[in-house]
Amino acid sequence: MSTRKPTIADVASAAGVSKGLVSFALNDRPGVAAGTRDRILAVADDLGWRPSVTARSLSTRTSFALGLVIRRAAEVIGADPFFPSFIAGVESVLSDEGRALVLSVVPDEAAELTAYRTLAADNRVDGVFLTDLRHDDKRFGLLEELGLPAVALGHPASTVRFPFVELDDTSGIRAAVSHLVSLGHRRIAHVAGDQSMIHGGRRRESFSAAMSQAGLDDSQVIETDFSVGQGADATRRLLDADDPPTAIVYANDPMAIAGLGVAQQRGLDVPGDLSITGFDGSDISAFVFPALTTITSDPVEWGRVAARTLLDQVATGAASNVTLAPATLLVRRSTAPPQ
Amino acid sequence: MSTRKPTIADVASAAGVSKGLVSFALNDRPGVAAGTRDRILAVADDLGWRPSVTARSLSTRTSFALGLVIRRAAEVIGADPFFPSFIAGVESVLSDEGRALVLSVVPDEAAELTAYRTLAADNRVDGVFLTDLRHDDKRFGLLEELGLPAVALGHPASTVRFPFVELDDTSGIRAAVSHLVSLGHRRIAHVAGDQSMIHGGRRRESFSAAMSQAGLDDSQVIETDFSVGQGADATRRLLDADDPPTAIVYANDPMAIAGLGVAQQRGLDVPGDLSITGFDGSDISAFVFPALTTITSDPVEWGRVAARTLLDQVATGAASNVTLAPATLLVRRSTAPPQ
DNA sequence: CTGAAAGCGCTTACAG
DNA sequence: CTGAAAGCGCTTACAG
Repeated sequence: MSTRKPTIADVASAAGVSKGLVSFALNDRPGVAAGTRDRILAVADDLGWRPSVTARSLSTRTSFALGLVIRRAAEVIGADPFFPSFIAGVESVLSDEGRALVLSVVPDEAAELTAYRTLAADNRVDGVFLTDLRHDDKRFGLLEELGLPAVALGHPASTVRFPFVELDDTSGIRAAVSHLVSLGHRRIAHVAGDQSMIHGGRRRESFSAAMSQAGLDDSQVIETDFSVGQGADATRRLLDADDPPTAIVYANDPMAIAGLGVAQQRGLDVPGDLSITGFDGSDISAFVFPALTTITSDPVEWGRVAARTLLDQVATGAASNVTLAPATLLVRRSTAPPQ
Repeated sequence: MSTRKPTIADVASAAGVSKGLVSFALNDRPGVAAGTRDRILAVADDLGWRPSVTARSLSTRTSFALGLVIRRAAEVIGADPFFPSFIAGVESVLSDEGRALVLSVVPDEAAELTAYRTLAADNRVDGVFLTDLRHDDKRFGLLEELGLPAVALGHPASTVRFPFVELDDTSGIRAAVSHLVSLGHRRIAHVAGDQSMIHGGRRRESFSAAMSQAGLDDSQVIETDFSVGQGADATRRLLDADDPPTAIVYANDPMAIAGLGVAQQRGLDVPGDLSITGFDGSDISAFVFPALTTITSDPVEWGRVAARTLLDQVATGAASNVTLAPATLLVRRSTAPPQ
């Protein structure tokens, strides 16, 4: 029993066949008698042989890994509960498939584009996840140029040749607005996210649409970059206005929590003086006081589905788009009739 | 101008030398005349040649990648702001070195150990980061067995053959306790983290030591798993006691925020009726109301230093331990004299 | 159905 | 200082 790892040659000679045949058996290719295949596989198992992914990579130009490039300033990244959960979902399918996840965190667009180029040039990954879609998203063009498969998270702005996994967050915003309207609110504001991002823009549009539909003024909207700091600032500006809102719909939970802090600091009672809704259903949102009414999605499931879709895309060159269960309103304690 | 990527053979023939010499020039090995080396490198540059990392991996048994295995339940992972920031720091040095980061997220110890075995067996990484050190940590033994280099984050419980990058969080806890004592608090409780983890245990010990030193009772301690939910529960139990504390030192920010919520829900004024301190200095902690007095560390810097240390360890088989700047107390609004 | 051989793109003794 | 060749561990036409 030698100490070095067995190779395909060891398996071949132990099974009394050629290396080529072992390879065919391993990869389930036709042309191997069923009995022979079983014998080869049994021998491989006996020897504890695992085909070298490096060697397979070199001959097949496949890396057996998927990539995720996250573009986010280092200072902001910790506040966003989406990625860790999403990654946990991705991993749960990759580990079963013997695939690895290569992660890259970059501060700006230039570094982001470079990251994709490097991943492709070094053949580090067979495909990538595209998150935080933007309206004018240079990644689609680059990826086509590089010939790198991808799956988009969310509905791309223009028609692209990549499959996507989307989640309808529109109905959640709509539900939040009608919940507030039914409570009696009329002056409802929106602290919107980054408008260069698809989901930031769409949440804002959903807000406006729902407000107009209710016959209400939809002009109290402040744009932010989704960060806690800007969420707090926006809240201050809204509350400083001549005609401050009685309710604010935030584009994410961290900003809603920051808004809650600003309101409380001013001595406002939430929800008595101000109702607040978040977006994400993050863990912490259930534990602040008052517990946050929010719109919940399922990032873990999103990760799972995106991973399966990307794997399909890589393997077959095609995959169907998936629409996940819509984000739904979770009513807790931060919303109530205006006083 | 061919469309396929140039290989070492292309560079060799264009430069009029052998492939071997190109390789020597690339890797800065002795035995190449300076002029020759420059010429080769110039030609390589002209052709836009990037050596194939896959091919290099196969012949050198090096993957040019580092691994991070995070063991955390999918439901809990989003609440922890440490990892995203840490990873951002790691990336900032890896990208300069042409290294990639392979990430694995696993739910329990069995999956964790399997993850390391797979990473090693598949030669996916040249070394790994060890986070969340535990008192009886099976990873050290496994990694030695696998011959996989590693760097530990924090001070290992026993003497191990791996370098570590540690951060003194003891002095931060001590500072928090003396801050509270100097404000006049006597009944101070601690909502501790997971005691099977080194840092969870050490924060608790630091708390006890600081309390004893002040001549105070250090018995009001409740252990948790670091999760928001358990942080909230612990707070309820503490406040339900016959002799409830006037101040609580939490082992992390998310639990402190949850504790703040519980206190407020009971109509307690923070900091009037109850002072609260967190640990981490997360973004959101500055925006809750009242802004959280907390103990700040620098996870991004931790990531940078850990990456450099691991790279050294991989390259030379040795690296010195590093002690980072200690976590320091950041006094904000959640602490005040007891009423 | 099976085998022998070339090839993936590097690195590394070994000669000279 | 430089070159030719073998080798890393697989896959894949090509013959038979």
